[in-house]
Amino acid sequence: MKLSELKAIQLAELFSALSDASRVRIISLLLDGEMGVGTLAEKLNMTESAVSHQLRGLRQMRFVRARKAGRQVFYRLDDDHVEKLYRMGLEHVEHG
Amino acid sequence: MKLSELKAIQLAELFSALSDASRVRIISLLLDGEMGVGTLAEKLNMTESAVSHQLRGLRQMRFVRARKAGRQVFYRLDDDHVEKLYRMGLEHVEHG
DNA sequence: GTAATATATGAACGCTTGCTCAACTATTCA
DNA sequence: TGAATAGTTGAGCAAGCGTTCATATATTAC
Repeated sequence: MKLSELKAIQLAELFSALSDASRVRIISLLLDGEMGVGTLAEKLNMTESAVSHQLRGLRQMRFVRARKAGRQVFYRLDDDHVEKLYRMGLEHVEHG
Repeated sequence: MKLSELKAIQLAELFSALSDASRVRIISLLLDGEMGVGTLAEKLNMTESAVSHQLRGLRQMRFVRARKAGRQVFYRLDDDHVEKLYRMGLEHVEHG
């Protein structure tokens, strides 16, 4: 199947969003519902800065969405495609 | 959902295999059936060396499998999970 | 107002990645 | 055998990525 260069790039960008262990773990936590940056950082044993940087990328890809409440920012998954991709990948890893 | 560090890394590696436009295009061509390295290189407008390097990574991930015939090496997809991931990603890109 | 908290941002650094180029192996043909 | 073909491999390099660190912004508490 011929694939245009543009769509190849878009596909690659899509999968790139899931191509880092930190981002995968962020997404795995957000599967349970929204969570603040500090809590994510604590659970992942990462600095808030590192988490914030990753969330920025995920936000730009429309993978997550932010909700501001006071001085906290809660993030949640923005797209159920993400969850589908994640679960299919996990299935492959677990008994592929 | 808690995700072990190991599985996070494995998932990230899985998606990394699809996180480059050249590899995505290689896979898109192999969806139609097996193809030699030279033909792939020609269709993708890449050098055989570059294609071969990418195929090596895809081979190590068990995404593709090689069949040697004379001095040619034909590659094909090794796993239908790959095709599923690819199609789901494409769906997201095309009307997400 | 000031201090403290929660997050975002930019620069810098080290690591990874995908390519090119040259050299190499393996196979076919004469 | 020697030349040509198909592919692989390793080194090297430029570009990209993920982190840390320092600084900035926004909000709340006093």
